Amino acid sequence: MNLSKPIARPSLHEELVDRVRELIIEGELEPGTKIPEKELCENFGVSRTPMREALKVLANEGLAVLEPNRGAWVSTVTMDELEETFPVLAALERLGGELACIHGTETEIAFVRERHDDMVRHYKMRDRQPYFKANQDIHDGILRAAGNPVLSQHHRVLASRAKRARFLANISDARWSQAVAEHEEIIAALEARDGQRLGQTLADHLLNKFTALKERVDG
Amino acid sequence: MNLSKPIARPSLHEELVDRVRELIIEGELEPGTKIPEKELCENFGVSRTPMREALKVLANEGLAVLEPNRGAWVSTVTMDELEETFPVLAALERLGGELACIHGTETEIAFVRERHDDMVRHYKMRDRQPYFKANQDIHDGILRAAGNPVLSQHHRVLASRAKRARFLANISDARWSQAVAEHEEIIAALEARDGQRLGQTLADHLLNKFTALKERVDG
DNA sequence: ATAAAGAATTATGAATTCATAATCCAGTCA
DNA sequence: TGACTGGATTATGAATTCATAATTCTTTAT
Repeated sequence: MNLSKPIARPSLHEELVDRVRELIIEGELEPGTKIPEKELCENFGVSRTPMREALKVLANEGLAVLEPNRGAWVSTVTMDELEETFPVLAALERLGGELACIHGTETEIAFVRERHDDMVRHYKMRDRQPYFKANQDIHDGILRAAGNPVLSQHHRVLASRAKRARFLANISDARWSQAVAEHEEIIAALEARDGQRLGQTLADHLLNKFTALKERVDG
Repeated sequence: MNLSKPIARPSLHEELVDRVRELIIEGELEPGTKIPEKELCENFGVSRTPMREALKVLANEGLAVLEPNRGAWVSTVTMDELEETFPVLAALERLGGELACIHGTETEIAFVRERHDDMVRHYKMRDRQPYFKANQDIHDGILRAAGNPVLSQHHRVLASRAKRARFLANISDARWSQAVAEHEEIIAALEARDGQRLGQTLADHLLNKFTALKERVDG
């Protein structure tokens, strides 16, 4: 009997880490606000112990900040922090692109192509929400195709920090069309399995996104 | 009165995260062995609550593995994992090199130069321990000069995982001299503030190190 | 009315307790 | 002998309790 794995019953704190992380990333817990420990415990029906364990983990990921004797706060997303985060994200995406061209299976690449086509359709319809979803699926898909869990994990942590900046969704028409054009090059490079070009394009894509963002905020 | 910060008394779990992390990185808690929770609590004179919080954080960093109802174990360092880790580390070092050439102060660069000269001296004396220390100071120094805390943090987590592979210190004479030669190019590129070259050299340096390691293990 | 001081309340950090799962060990039977 | 069973022991996950720090609310004095 080789029942691959025992029944996976994740411990409470693991479940809570995922749930509360989601609350923070999705903005239901707003940056800079206090994390209502007691309230969350009641909502989730758990005691303080596992919830506090989860908060320590989230603090370690940079999503929460713990102030001694004053509790946990949702960390703020400052421009300075984004200025630090984007180059690192870009470096990871570049590597992801290079590896995806080497290790990606045809199925994985086909999936990215599908989502790319979906994304273009949403762009033409100017459906922002589905567009952003497809966009994220593409980037996640490339990372998955890279087949490097360590890379994916670090990318996930950084992306979650960036994603919380709500104004990232505030995209200009010009930038939007440029982004779609960049995505055409991304999918072309991926299907050609041109790792250098894909990596370069992905990194540029992210940094362009950030530049456009800064212009919108500063100007 | 602007007393920059209140007296920083880190909470127990933060202190424990650092202490236990050090035990794991330094190999006092060996990969694959059980983490003796009770014993550690007694040694540090704390109750299980903050210790368990610390273990959750370390598990999130990948240094420990939590098995439901069976406790915490020091994670193993497999060749497969290193195969995943090194490319990511290389990507981060490349970025660090590029940024150090842009943002590094003269003082920061001078510090790296000092440690480089120290390292070469230790190499000539074949003093392994001080050599490795100087080597690490150089890489940390470049990262610091890059002036990007997000980058440093992710680099630190990955480097700690790699550092635990004790056999990394098992270096051949040929590889050792090659590594020193690579370091000459690293310091030259840094002082010339040639970011592209420094980034490339740092990435190659790390990947060469890993290749040499694999040859020693496989062959 | 406002500010300061001090008491009451609440929230936090950490220790302790408790229920349960895992492990160990002796005893039984093939 | 060696594998299985069932109870004793131990370790783990989570809830609860407790001491203390922070905050809020009153009271008092100016």
